[in-house]
Amino acid sequence: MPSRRNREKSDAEHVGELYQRMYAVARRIPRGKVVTYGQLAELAGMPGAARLAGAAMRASTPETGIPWQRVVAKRSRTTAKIGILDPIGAAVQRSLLEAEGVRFTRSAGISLAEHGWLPLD
DNA sequence: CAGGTGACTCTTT
DNA sequence: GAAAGAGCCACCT
Repeated sequence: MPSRRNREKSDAEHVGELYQRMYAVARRIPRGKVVTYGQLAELAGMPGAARLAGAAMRASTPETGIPWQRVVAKRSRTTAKIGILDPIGAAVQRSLLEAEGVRFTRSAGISLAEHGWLPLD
């Protein structure tokens, strides 16, 4: 039997438990709201692991049903932006967000005051 | 075990 | 505000 040395990243059933915790939090983000990668990591109990949050969202697949588009990059104290580098993927994320009511500023920013999610909601 | 990587973020120029 | 540097953390080879 082949051992699972070659983990299929696309196999959402077998991603690490840490990623699963990220996903668990992400699933609670309401429509029209967003959280930053750092915030997601913190809420998942991994403060400082913002980059991992990014990796987790990237590793998510359509089958997992995770609202990955609601996780964005913090760019200042009051605004966030799409974190995806690939222009096409970034456009997709923006479309998904706009479809659920997220408003973008002239410079493609997202007001955290308006759309930032506080788990208290 | 070691070194490279990135959908991050904060501080300093 | 943009650009550059430096931490950051777990994953992948």
